[in-house]
Amino acid sequence: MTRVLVVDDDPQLLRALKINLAARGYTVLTAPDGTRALHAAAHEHPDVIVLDLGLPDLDGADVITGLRGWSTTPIIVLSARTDSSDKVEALDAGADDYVTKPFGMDELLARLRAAVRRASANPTGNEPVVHAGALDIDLATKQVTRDGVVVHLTPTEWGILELLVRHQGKLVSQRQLLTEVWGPLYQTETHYLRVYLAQLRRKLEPDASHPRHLITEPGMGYRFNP
Amino acid sequence: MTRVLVVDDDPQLLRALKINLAARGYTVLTAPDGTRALHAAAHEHPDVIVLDLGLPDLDGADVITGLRGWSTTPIIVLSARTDSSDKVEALDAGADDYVTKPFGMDELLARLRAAVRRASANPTGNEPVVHAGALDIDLATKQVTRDGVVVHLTPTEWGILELLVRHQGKLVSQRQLLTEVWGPLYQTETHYLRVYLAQLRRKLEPDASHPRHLITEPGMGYRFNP
DNA sequence: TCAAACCGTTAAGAAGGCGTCAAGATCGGT
DNA sequence: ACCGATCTTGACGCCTTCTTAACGGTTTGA
Repeated sequence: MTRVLVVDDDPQLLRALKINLAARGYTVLTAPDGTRALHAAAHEHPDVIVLDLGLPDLDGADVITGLRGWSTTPIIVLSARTDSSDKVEALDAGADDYVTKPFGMDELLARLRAAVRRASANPTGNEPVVHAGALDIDLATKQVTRDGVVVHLTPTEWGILELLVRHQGKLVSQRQLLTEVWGPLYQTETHYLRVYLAQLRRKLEPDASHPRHLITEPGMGYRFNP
Repeated sequence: MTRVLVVDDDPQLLRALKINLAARGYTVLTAPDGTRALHAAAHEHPDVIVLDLGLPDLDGADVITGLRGWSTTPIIVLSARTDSSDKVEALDAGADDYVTKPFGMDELLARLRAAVRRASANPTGNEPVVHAGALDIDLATKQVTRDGVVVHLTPTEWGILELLVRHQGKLVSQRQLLTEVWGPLYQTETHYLRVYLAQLRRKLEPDASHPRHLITEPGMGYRFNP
């Protein structure tokens, strides 16, 4: 049974969605504002989230980034605003789709099916703990230990390490690192990478000047070797 | 570099998309109809496909199902029809997103980023490892091993090898190598090819002066023999 | 046979990328 | 408003990679 979290402050729309979704066999959870949406997402683990922008308490993009900090659940944004910059903002914050009101119920349902299909095609799997030499990297709790001692990482450092570890063994291009950690506007700031890779090596590598795990491929990108 | 396949029969729109995408650092491939779109997708392995409905030869939904038979590459559908049933049909056929014309370029770009982000977050993982004698060439990790030992390649060396291996057995013209690796302005610099093919042979071939895998076809181009 | 075009090989200079350190600038919490 | 943590920015030396040049071998066609 697919579980949908619907976030909207309009009780009427909420009710309409609830009826339609329930009729199609979805289990429906609801939240009237951003705070309770984040709370519900964390505790109920829905399969997909339908999120209305223009909530009373939080900015829409903040809700999305708040979710994306720890979850990859598909997010479909609803909004009355047809303005193109709103769409760009929401999508770049991590939304999967953007539907402008008024919308046809069957279109929303189709987009919902598409989102769920994608997500279930690539099962997220249990976030494993990756071992590499003296390092243990726990993707779920976002914690790194070295010889059993917890190593503190800044958000940016973690973002880089997580991306590399999630693609372990693979070459990750500089462009991809920059767009996924800093955003699509930072694609040319390759200098950031040099600074942060040096920091990561100092914290994680046995010998920072002869890295065994965080490997540079000159001109191409970086690679995490287990 | 993210590779986008744009499928549209309107040369004007095609040109506009090409310019905008190229300016954002995408590599743009194009196809004017459904048949050539399927062919291009099979041979060029784009990272994402932008598909206009209403093509001259095939029905849009058929193109989508044709692709979904063997590929999970994200598909973004463009269409002039706002009719809800068209959207449902396309999305249920396997499309990832549906944008109605006229559309804002930045919205399309944002949806493109969202699609690529999703796809790269869940690695498809069916990039094959090509074996050739003592060589193992891993297209996914961009790593080459010879007798089990990792061989380091420069970006240019890898670009040439990847192109040849992706067309293994087939002849790749000098012009194609130069345009894809160096860019369209270098089509006459055939000397580069000689220098780099020599380097590749020295690194990869058992006997560099009697190559078994990296074969020269004089006056035409090069060929990779497994 | 000779000349011209093409290819392979090597090496060296030029250009740009990389690692490193450290000093502002910014952000977040108290 | 302050303070500590974190993120940006700049400077500099080193090293990889790209480009270019020079030379010899091989094939092709007159």
